[in-house]
Amino acid sequence: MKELAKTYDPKAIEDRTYANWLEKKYFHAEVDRSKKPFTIVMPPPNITGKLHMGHALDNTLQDILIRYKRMQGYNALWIPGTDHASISTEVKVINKLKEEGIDKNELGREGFLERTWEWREEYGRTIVDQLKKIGSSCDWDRERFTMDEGCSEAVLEVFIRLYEKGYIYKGSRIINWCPVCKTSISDAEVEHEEQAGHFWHINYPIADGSGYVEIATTRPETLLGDTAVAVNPEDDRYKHLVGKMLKLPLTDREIPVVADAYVDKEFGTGCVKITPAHDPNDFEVGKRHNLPELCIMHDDATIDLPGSKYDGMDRYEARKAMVADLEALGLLVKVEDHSHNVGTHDRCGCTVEPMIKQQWFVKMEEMAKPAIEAVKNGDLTFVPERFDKTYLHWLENIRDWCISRQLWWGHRIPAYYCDECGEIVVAKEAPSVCPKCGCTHLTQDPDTLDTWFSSALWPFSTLGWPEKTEDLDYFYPTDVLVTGYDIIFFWVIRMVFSGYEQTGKSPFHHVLIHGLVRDSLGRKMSKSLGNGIDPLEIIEQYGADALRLTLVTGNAPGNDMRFYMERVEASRNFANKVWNASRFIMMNFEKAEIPAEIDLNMLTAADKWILSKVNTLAKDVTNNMDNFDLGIAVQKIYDFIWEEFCDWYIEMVKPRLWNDADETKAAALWTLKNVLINALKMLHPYMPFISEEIFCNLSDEESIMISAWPEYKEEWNFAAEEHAIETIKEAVRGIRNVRTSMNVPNSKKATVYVVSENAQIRDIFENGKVFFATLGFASEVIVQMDKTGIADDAVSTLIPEAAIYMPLAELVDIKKEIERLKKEEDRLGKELARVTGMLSNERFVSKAPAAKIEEEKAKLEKYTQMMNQVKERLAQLGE
RNA sequence: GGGAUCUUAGCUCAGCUGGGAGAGCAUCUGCCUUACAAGCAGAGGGUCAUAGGUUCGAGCCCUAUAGGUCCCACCA
Repeated sequence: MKELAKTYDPKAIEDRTYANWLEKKYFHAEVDRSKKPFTIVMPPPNITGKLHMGHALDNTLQDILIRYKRMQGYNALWIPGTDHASISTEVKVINKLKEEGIDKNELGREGFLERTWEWREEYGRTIVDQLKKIGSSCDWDRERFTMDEGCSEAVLEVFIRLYEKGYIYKGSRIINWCPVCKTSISDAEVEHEEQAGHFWHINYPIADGSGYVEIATTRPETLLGDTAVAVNPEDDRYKHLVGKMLKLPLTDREIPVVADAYVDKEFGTGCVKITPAHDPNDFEVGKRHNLPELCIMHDDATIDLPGSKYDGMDRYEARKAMVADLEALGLLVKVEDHSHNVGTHDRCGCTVEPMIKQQWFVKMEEMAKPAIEAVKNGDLTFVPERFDKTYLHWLENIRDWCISRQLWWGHRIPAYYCDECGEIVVAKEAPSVCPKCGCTHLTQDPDTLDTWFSSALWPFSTLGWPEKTEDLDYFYPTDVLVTGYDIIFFWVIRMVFSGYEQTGKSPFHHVLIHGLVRDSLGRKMSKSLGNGIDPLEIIEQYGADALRLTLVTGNAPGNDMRFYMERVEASRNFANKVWNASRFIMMNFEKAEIPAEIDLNMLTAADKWILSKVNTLAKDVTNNMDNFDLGIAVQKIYDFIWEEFCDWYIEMVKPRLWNDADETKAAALWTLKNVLINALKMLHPYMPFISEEIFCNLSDEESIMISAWPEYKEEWNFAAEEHAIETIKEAVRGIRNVRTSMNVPNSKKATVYVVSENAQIRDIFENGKVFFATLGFASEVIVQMDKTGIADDAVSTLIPEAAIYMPLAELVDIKKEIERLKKEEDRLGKELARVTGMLSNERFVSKAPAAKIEEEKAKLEKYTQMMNQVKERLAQLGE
């Protein structure tokens, strides 16, 4: 055993400790049928990123769970990995190339991919190294990447299975198009934001010259793609127009007026221009009325209308020009201010353009069913429960998933087209001949898959699926998925339906949802605001344990939290407290022999009290952790260590440690050691480094992380001693209060008399005399049955069934004591009124549970007794 | 438009299935007491947003209202 430094220095131990854990292979798990598995898959961070507070929180929570279960004896496996993050990475690489003056297309597909793999090698490690800094105990031997061989195989397998089942199809449908990234994106990737815009009212002349139809639009530039104007069939104002032709302004086309219930009579003018190729609703209307679909935009959202003056203009430029032209023609009726929802691409923020394109889709209706059922029948639970609703609502209204992306970085779609006959072949490997016409020229689809297609398979692809591996059989399904609520649609849902479809099981039993880590003002941390706090800087300054503790303290599942330095400091202070308590204990160990085993009968009441407390703590903490109430659990550990153990027990025990003649010294040392070890074990999942460092200095076992989790033991339950010590604590608090209120310095000791007619109480104080004297600043403690020999002007403090007197002659302030007593009388009076009120309420007595009634009766007795004491004392003082 | 969620001490937040309001920070008063001033001992501070209801009993359950946040949604 060696001496510890005076203040806790995380830097001196963290890296060394982590390296040791790695070396000992503690994080590694292998199939072992003699143990129960507990599995978590890490939400794979993007290879583009560096660790932010969200990752720190997410991984801290996972690490807490995995360390807890590992200590409980489970075969705990936490699989780490990274995500190729198709679009994010591609954008980053394109930008990097741009800096070098290279264009993606010049490089060509192969060249670009080569560069991207290089990029991945270079930057993909960063985040992994950072995850290690926070102490993540994941099995790095099993680290995976969504584009590694196994995951890619899983992707191919799933694509082909779904295709053959008819769940994947290729179709020409309206999709969300990003004109900047020049790719399709899924509905989930579109963010709707309220924008201030305008409502342009435009007259469309009726072809027969009988007048005009006034339409209102927020996007006048799409007029060029109009193929009809729709009115509500019930709208009497326009019934006569249905079937008539209109002259489409700025063009030489004529378009019909159609009747469709989609149109809201009350909104706008009641006439809607229909642009099937550039609006999802209009697309549907167009289908119903067999309208032509006229695409008027290029992929970069410039106007595609050869021969027109607007051809080649950007969509907004064209809007301006067209509005001006309409005004010149006298067709612009009015312009109103109008705020409306605009769809933007979540990656680049660009306004999404709905377009009709050939894309690959996943049919969702059937696959959604078991995923819905899973939550409804409880096979899958969300913590907190309210996210059930978010999940179900999305699934119950699910639409087909557009999975093809016009990107290069990602899993390329395994579809091959015959150059001769156009036959589509979906296969893992390129076919050499066309099965239909026999020609040998086949070209693979250039598109790649949505990045979430591969992460949807993550819980089983990382365990070897589609192979029937031992790992898969043993570790799958996983137990808990830990993630933020912002990713439920993208990822959680897709993993669940993929899990059911491919493996017949939910990929996990529980989803633990956490919120966002916000800045001190409650704002989202973002690059543009520059308000992000780098977890690594916090670790550098305060240590990983302090960071972890900060992230889980005072936070309930699913709720956002604010991160600020005062909270980190509080965590750091706690680490230091733990450190110093341990330091104190070990200093005493050096001077004495600690028995390895002890007969519990050798323990004093104080020892039994703290043992009983730590025992109860183990039960409570285990319960809380099993319910994923990690914040509540750690709060209890914190309070126990700081208040009960440090502020009370260690103080109680000091006189025994300082007195070599004390026969109970060995019992004190044994208790200190065992209680501390138990507390450290419970603390370990939260603060792995400091707990390990102290444990290794204290115990013969090689590591706390593979030691056994504390379990509740009946033989450590000491109700009588708990009561005894609580009684003494109350007396001590009373004494301290009296002394503080009279400004008695600590150095001024007094004889303390404990007066009680109750023999049990007298025993309690008689037995606890030694430490009671120290904590109560007593020069001597005298326990007796009555007031004999105690000066009438001694100050007093009252506890149930006992009075404590201190003759502090020259310092006595009778007025203050009377004041205190009156205050107490007042308080007791209120309590008595409440209790009597309850007990005299017949309905309470007849309806409340018996235990509750007994409880109240006991209180009544206690308060009555105390009240009598107070009154008696007041009488003594002449009041 | 639909849904979720929040409103608790000066600030930031806990409060598990309803049974006498808690923590951290901040404030005030004493203390360098041989583990720790990143500390110790005390103190002050809350009609738990408002109004009803259910209940013997409500911070907790129900309804409505006000304000905040978020998600979903095809009103051009």
